[in-house]
Amino acid sequence: MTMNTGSREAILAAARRSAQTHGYNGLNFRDLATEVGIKAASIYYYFPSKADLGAAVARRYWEDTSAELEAIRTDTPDPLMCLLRYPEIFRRSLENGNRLCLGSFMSAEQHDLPETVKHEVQTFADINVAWLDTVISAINGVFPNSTGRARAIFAAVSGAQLLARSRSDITVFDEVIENYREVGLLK
Amino acid sequence: MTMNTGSREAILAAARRSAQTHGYNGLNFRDLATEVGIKAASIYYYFPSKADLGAAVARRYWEDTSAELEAIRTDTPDPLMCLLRYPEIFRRSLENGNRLCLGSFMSAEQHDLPETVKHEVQTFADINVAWLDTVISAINGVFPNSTGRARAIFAAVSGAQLLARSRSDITVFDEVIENYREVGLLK
DNA sequence: CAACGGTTATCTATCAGTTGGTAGGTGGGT
DNA sequence: ACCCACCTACCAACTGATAGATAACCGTTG
Repeated sequence: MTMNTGSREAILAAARRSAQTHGYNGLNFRDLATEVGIKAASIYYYFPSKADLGAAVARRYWEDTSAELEAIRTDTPDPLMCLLRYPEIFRRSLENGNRLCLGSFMSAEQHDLPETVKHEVQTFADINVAWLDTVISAINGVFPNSTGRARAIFAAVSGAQLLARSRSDITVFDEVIENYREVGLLK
Repeated sequence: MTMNTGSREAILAAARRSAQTHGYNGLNFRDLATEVGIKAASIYYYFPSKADLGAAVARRYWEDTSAELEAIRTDTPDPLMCLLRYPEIFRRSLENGNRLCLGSFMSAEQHDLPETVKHEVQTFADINVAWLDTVISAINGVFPNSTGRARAIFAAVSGAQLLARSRSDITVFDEVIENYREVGLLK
């Protein structure tokens, strides 16, 4: 009942990469297995169904993101600097094979997502908004409807990534983020 | 060689609705045919392949959007009011069955899109950015890198729609857009 | 020490359902 | 008689999923 964590982790990592490129719908067991270097049926030893794999990938995704966000807060005492570093997380996906945020891709697919997967995707958005809410409240002091502002920042940065990816041009991302900053959205 | 425009238009309309809900990947001939009230094979009478159908849908989509944008400019002389009305277009998709902008969905799927479809998706983004560029230049006078600002607005509004759709809550869209306005992104 | 038995991790083989796509027929309007 | 619009019937490829074999490992036992 221990399970080889090496294989399990390798499957999770490859599935994440694939889902960030092709979505949940485009994720398939044969290509995934080939990528990992095993056979398709072996995946079922670790994940009883595609829905379970998808949910595990999405859960791990927001857990990793949450850790990255905490790391920013730890490394960067100034909350304004934290906020300005927020787009880094989305930029990294573009750097790493022009990939989309898993949360964005699965949000688009939400109508065809198993309930368990949808729930993890929701949580991804929630932890982003909560972090942003905390940070902008630290910058400006607690103010009315800071959550609305946090959602606006999250939506805007997600959109920037989507546009930059469609152009396969990371400078578009930087340019859009810079415009957000100039306009005062990131403060 | 005339072709029944009724059927062709019905296929295009149903395919658009399906693609805005399930994406290009989730679009399939059998469900599409059922929706239209014909048989799957009949679609091939109008569109020789899925790629051709997808390209036709995407093309029609940006043509329709372009017409809507022109209508705003015609109905609304004040360019600032035009800009404030821009989100209406994205809001409409949410009102209409919580659907996503076809450009956004296909942008996400871009890695699995036939070249012809990708090209039309690109054009959709281009006409949006061009319209926004014209409008904000009319508001503020021609200014440096207005295209960058136009891209920022397009990205932000797209992101707002994606987030609101994932929540199935149109008030999230309105709230985010209002934040963009307050912050001065929509000016 | 060597043989044994069970657990772990993986495989081969196969299935049923779905998909895009094709061949060729049919019926109604002109 | 023709041809437009649509049909039935089918195929090959791909999908998620299952059943059952197998090989490596590992502590226990004769």
